[in-house]
Amino acid sequence: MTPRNEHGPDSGPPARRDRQMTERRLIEATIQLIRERGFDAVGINAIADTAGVSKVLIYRYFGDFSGLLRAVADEIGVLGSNLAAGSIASASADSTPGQVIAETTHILRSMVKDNELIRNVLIWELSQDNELTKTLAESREHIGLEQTRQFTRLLEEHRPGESLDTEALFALLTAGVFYLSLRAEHCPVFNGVDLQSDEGWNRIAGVVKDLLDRVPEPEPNEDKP
Amino acid sequence: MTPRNEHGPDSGPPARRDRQMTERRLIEATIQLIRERGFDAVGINAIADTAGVSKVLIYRYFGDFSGLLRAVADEIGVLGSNLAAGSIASASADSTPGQVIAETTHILRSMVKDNELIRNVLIWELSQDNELTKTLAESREHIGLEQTRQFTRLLEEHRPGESLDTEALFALLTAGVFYLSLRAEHCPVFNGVDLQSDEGWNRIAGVVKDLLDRVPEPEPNEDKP
DNA sequence: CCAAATTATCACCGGGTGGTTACATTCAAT
DNA sequence: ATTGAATGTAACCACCCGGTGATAATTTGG
Repeated sequence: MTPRNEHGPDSGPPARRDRQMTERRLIEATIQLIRERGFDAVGINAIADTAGVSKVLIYRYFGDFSGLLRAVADEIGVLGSNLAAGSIASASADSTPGQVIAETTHILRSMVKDNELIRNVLIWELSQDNELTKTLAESREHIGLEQTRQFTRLLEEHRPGESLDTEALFALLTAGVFYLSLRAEHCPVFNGVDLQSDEGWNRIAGVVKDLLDRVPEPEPNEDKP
Repeated sequence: MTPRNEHGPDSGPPARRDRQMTERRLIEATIQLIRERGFDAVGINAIADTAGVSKVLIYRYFGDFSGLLRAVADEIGVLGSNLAAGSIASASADSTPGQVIAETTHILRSMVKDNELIRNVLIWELSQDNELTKTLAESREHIGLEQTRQFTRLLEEHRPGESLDTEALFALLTAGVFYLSLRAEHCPVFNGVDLQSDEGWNRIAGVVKDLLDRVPEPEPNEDKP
C-alpha cells in the first residue's frame, strides 16, 4: 500500500505540491463534470473529488465557487471560439444564400449533437445566470454576430438590392436549432419532425433554404450542381 | 389557539381527513413550486411543506414521487391545451400567410413570457425526461400539430400550388421562439436582437413574414394596413 | 540543519435531501 | 361500543451540500 492516499476516482499522477497544476486540475475537473454529468452535478465536493484534491483548495485558489466558475468560463469560451472559427470557414463557397443557410443549419446541429459539453452549457444558460453563463453568453454573442455578418455580405453579393434582417434571421435560426437539438436528446419527434434522423434535419434545413431561395427577382437563374 | 397544528406556511383550511382534498393540495403545491421556484426546487419535502401536509402521504397516495409527477403532468397538460386552444382561434382571419405566421410568433412569445409555469416546464423538458416531461411532450406535440394543420390549410387557400414543409417550418419557428423567450429572462440580447423589447420581437416576426410573403407568383398583391 | 512559508488534507459544522418506520388520531361498519 | 381500516404525524436514517478551522506534509531560504 502506498503511503500517499489516492481517494480520487481518476486522479492520474498525484501532482505533488504544484499550485498551477492543481488549479488546472480543478478547472478541467469542472469541465469534465459539466460534460459528463450535467450542470446540477457541479458542486464543490464533486469537483474536488473528481480532481483528486481537497475542496479547501478551491477556496484558497479561486476565492469562492464563483471564482472557479469564472476561470472555467474563460476556458470554455476559447474552446467555443475555436470550434466556431472552424465551422464558419467551411461554409463560404459561392453557393445560393439558401444553400449556405441550409448548410449552416446542419453545421450548427452537428456542433450541438456531437458536443456534450455544449449541450449541457446551453441548458445551463437557460436555467440560471451565474459567472459562467454570463461570460459564455458574451462569447457566443460575438461568434454569432461574426457568422451573421459573413452571411450578410454573401447575401449582398447575390442580391444587391435585398434588404433582409439577417441578424433576426440568424437569431431565430440558431435558437431553433439549439432548442431542437437539445430536445432531440430526450424526445425524438417535435411537431412531426424526427429530430434524431438526418431526414428530419434535412426537412428543417430544407424549409429554410426554400424560403430563402425563392426571391421575386427577374432572374430565373437556378443552376443546381 | 386551535388544537390542530398548522405548521405549513400557507395551508388554508386544515382539511381534516379528506383524501381527495389532500391529493389536490399535493398536486397544486407541486404546480405552485414549479411555477414559483423552478424545477430544481421540486422535491418531496418542499412539496409536502408547501401543501401543509406530511410527506408520507405522497408515498401513500401516489406510490412514489413519479406517481405524483404523473398526476401533476395530467393537470398541466389540460391547462396547456386550454391555453393553446384560445390562442389558435384568434389567428385565422383571411390574412397573408406571412401575416398569420408573424402573429403566431407574437402569440407564442407572449404565451411563454407571461406564464412562469410554462417557462419552467420548457426548461425542465430540456434537461431531463421523467414522467412529467414525457406526458407534457405528448400534449405539446398534439397542440403544435393542430396549429400546423390549420396553417397548412390557410397556405393552401392562398397559394394552391405551393408545396412547403409546414411541419418543419413550425417546428423551427416554435423552437426558436421558445429558446429566445427562455433566454430573454437572463440575457437581454441574442445575436444583436433585443429580446426584452417589442421592437426586437417585431424584427423576429418580421423576418419570418418577409420570407413567407415574397413568393414568385404573378400576384404583386400587397395590401398593408 | 533548522525554521518559515507554502501547499494540501482531515474532521467537522449546520442544514437540506429522499425515503422509511413507528406511532397517533379519526371515522365507519358491525 | 368495539374493532379495524383509513388518515395523518413525528422521529429517524443515510447521504449530500457548501463552508471552515486545525493540522500535517513539503518546499524553500537562511
